[in-house]
Amino acid sequence: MSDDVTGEVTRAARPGGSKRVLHQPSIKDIAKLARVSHPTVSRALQYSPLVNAKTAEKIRKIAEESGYRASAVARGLVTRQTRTIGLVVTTVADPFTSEVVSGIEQTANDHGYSVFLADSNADPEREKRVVQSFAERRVDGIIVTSSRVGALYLPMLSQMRVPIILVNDQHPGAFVHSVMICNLEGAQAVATHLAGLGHRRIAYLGDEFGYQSDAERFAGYRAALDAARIRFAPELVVHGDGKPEAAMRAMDTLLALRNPPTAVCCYNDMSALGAMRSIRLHGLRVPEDISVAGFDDLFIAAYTQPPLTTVRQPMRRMGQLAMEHLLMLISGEESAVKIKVQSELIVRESTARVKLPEPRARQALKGKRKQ
Amino acid sequence: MSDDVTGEVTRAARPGGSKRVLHQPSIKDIAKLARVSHPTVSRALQYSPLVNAKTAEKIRKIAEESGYRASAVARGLVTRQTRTIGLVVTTVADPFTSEVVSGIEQTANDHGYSVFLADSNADPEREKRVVQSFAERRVDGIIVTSSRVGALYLPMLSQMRVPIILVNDQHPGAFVHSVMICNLEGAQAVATHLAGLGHRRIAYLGDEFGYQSDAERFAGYRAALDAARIRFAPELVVHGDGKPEAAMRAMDTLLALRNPPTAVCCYNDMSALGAMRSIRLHGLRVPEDISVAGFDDLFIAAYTQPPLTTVRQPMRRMGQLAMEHLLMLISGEESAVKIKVQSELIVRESTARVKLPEPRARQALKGKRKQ
DNA sequence: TTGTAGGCGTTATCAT
DNA sequence: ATGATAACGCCTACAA
Repeated sequence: MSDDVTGEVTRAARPGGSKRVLHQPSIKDIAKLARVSHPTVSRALQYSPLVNAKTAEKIRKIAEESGYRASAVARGLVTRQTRTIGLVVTTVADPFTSEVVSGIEQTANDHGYSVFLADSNADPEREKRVVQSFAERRVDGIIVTSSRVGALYLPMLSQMRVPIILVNDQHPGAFVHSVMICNLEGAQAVATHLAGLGHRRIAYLGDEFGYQSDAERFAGYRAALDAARIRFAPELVVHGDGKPEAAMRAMDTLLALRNPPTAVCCYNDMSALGAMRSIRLHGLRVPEDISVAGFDDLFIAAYTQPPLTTVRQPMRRMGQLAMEHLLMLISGEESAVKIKVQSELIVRESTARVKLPEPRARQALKGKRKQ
Repeated sequence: MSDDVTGEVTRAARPGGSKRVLHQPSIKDIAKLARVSHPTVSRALQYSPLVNAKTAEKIRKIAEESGYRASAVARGLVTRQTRTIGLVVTTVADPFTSEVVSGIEQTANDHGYSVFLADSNADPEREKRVVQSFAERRVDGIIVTSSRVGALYLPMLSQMRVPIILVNDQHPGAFVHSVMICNLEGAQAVATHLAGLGHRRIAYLGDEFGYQSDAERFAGYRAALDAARIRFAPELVVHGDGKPEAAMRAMDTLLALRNPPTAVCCYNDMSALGAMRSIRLHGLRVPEDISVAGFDDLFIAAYTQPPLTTVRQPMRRMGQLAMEHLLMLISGEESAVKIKVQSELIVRESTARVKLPEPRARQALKGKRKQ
């Protein structure tokens, strides 16, 4: 035990007092106690109408009293259905992911399913291993959230004989079932909001390059710019990695520009956190000097200073949808392949009307104004 | 499908092209292909020395090629070990919990264990249900994090024949194995830090009343006050519920005091978030007017404005410890019951030297000063 | 309405 | 070094 840890010397008394671990009663034990055959017990416990009401009652009472719990593993062996699903995430320790996971778990539970959680840690090797372990565990279905290595092991996934759903997939393949947010529309909404506030120099602080959702959000940003007749300025596009640290550096770059932006659309709320920090460290204020917008509407977005304007993703609901959809596929129903859910612009206080340009700058602009 | 959701009409092509779901090869299929008996296949796949190196090699190749994956459910049935553990959390969608979960999952995975995640949503009924489902699934062990309903179903837990570990338990029973943070020392450290900054009116913004960790942190706060010879003022103790909303209201109460505090020790970072928001809404500044400290050192603590002074809990490490400990119990080793892990004070910018009292107030104080 | 027999896919225990 | 056989605990025929 290392030195950051202390173990008390106290020993645990075995609950129940006995050292011997008695093993769980089996269906046969119950049958013996109830003086019936074990199939009868099985039927009684499943409320089959084929069993006499009184004996059924008696059996259930005995089962209850002896703390009998039918073994899901034995049942799974014979029914070839485990009523479990495998859930692969890049990391649970991420506010977005954990909301989705929560929605999935809740729904699964409501339908009698248990979920195996596997954290791939964005490591392809690990991701492969966990998917294999899911295969061995004979899960009835698999959900993968915001996988970045999807392309790598998608063939492997499809080799498995179970339905698979991707949530916010980053490498959409044609045949894959998925639940996604309307990235384009969401990003377009924020950018339009910013343009409506009079901003003309609007930056896009993206995710690592090459991912689907980043591409779509960027497209939304471009679309909004076009609609507002704002000329696209390539130097206003920078990339982070979806986390605050990298976003800070990206924002630093923007602020070092000769003509820095007056507003920034961030790939997500985490990036916005980093952007705001960078801005403050440069002695500027949000939103007075620069407006900042995020994406996701994480729980904390309402508690940043200033509270963050962002695009809400119904994360928990997306998890729920993914699970419900998976349940359908498991029960053999065909259904839509791509489920898209609506996003919603949430305006808080991190975005504001653009400051009037400095007198000199205004002069300079005058000549160029088109309308 | 409700109207926030769109389903594309595109249909998924079955991966592999075939509609029929072929079922997975069993060990007997492999045996047939390799012209050996199935036990031999079993041995070969487990690298048993009892099997001829060449045949073993051949068997493994065949298994590999046919995509054979041994069924963990069948194995579990005969070995009476599922190599799964059950993990109960009140909600995964909480930055503290999800870090712990991540640590647990990682460690479990490294040891060939899979984890069933169950979100009780702080609902005792639900919590009961998931624990029962764990029993049916024949998990080898159970970990429960920061349960608030522990007392309710602890008897039920101990009825199960598997080892159980509690992480940051709120109702410590004598016999329970647990991993906990040094709450008292941590809280004492922040409060001492605040006193060292010259604060005399230090408030404690706690969790809901009646929980173990809250009580311990409060005790730490008291101890620090005593050590600094600050008289305890009951009106400076308020309660939230560990979340920002309630903390805001609690902070409102403190600010309404005739003589409000100059510093606040919050039960956790989430509460600190709410406290800071309340303070800003009152037109005051952190830390110039009031110092605020949290507890946990969530990821976001470094990105609040100002960055939050707090007490770090090694959350992921705690998860790891819990899992390692559980593994020991599973393998029959006796070991320490209570594992305590050290916390660490992280000083950032939300705490500062106390403002000098107003001249008049200073006057008034003068007479009372003891030393 | 109930009981008997068989099998799900493994591992374990014997023989050989 | 390998194979036959019997569990593990349940469910599903089918028979009674």
